[in-house]
Amino acid sequence: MRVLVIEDETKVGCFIKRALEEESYAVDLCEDGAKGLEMALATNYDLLVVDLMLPSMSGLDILKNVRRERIQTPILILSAQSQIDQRVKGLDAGADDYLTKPFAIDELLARVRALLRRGATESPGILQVDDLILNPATREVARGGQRIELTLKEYALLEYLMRHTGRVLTRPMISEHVWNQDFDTFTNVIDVYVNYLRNKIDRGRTKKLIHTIRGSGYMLKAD
Amino acid sequence: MRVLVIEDETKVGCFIKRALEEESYAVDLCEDGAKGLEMALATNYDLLVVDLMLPSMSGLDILKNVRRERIQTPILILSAQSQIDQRVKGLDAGADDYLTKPFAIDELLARVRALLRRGATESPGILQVDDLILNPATREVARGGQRIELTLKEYALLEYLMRHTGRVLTRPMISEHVWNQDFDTFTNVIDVYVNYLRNKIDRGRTKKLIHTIRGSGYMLKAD
DNA sequence: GAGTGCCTATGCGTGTCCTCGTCATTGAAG
DNA sequence: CTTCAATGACGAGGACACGCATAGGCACTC
Repeated sequence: MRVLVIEDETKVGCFIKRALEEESYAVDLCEDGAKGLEMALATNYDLLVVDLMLPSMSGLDILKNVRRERIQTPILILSAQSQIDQRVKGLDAGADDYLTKPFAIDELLARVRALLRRGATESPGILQVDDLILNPATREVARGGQRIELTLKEYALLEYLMRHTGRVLTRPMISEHVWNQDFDTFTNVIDVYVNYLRNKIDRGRTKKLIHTIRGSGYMLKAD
Repeated sequence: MRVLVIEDETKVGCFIKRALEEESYAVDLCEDGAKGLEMALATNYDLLVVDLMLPSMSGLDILKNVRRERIQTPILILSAQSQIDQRVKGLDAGADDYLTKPFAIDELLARVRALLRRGATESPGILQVDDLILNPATREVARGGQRIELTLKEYALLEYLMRHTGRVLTRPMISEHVWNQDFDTFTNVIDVYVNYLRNKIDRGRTKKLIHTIRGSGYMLKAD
């Protein structure tokens, strides 16, 4: 799950970024409105978090531009108490939810989860492939009833694989949704993390779920 | 499916090339405008991906030149956010689609697929010859309901054969669409790969689909 | 300063791609 | 019909890239 945060107050922005990363999201942070819009259009984000008051371009304008390009990505607006009228405009212009500053970080996280859940294809809340179960709400993973501990990155990768079961996922596709813009194309990090996952999920089991499609990428599948 | 990518930023170019190759396209990469135009005119590509900002010759000029030669190859333009006016000019000059840099690789692949599909004869999405079925979306192949595993090259060759069922395909035609510019004319690689395909598709079946047209080339056909 | 998570780097095995050589088939000429 | 050359089929094997495994470095935390 890749998230873009457009927020000019450095401290607030970093705080949000950090919190989201701890929830295993891949996060990009942008402090400028115009540049933020560019990034939003450039990358296939799963969610946008946008402050209303921004330099060079307002959050409202970003919103309008994004929607004009027919991008359906859920958008969460951050507004100051004094901008209630703008907030209404924001919802009219296609925002999915708003949050008044200052806010509790837990609340932001809860709303982010809600928006991402809603965005998923009539999401069942819980992802399952064969006897492998992933619960996005609690970020708990288990196979055959046995709990599996994953690091943040491992979890993010597995969630992405499970949300696209049965489809071949190329490395560029994976890097785009599991890593942020700092990703270096010319390394084998993805392979390494797939290997980590294999050790925790497939190692020692007869039925392998993670498959390599040589020359293409990887696929999660029951058979 | 043979694709020419004209893009001067080495990193971006390599990234695109890799992604396309993992989707089984034969890809040539060119970092110079004038040379790119030359290549576009010299080879019968199935698709061109052209950056607007290029050394020695702009993407727009390449576009115009290609269209002036009455070449109908679909063209996908890559433009920076700041070149929106140029993009409009590009579409006017005969581009089929555009993408703003930096872009999501998923989106590029999706648009490439769309353009190539559009080019095909009102393609149904799934290719079928007798009981042989090929699904370009998942790159799955089956004959008589039985799944067949193919390597990237084998798949690329079969897809080309199936997209031109009933037509005699000469070796030059095949090499031009299935291999890239590194292809060595003086070998029998094509024969070898046709043989690989025969083993996986026709071997052991009464009804052969791959036919040799002596002195000309090969043909895929039900009878 | 031990522990953890993320990433880089490297050596190794294996599958893919391709080359080469030989054998089979075809079609034409005698 | 036989002979012969041209063409294609096909098996063997080698180079190389790809992906796997593992070790180690760096940053950050407690």
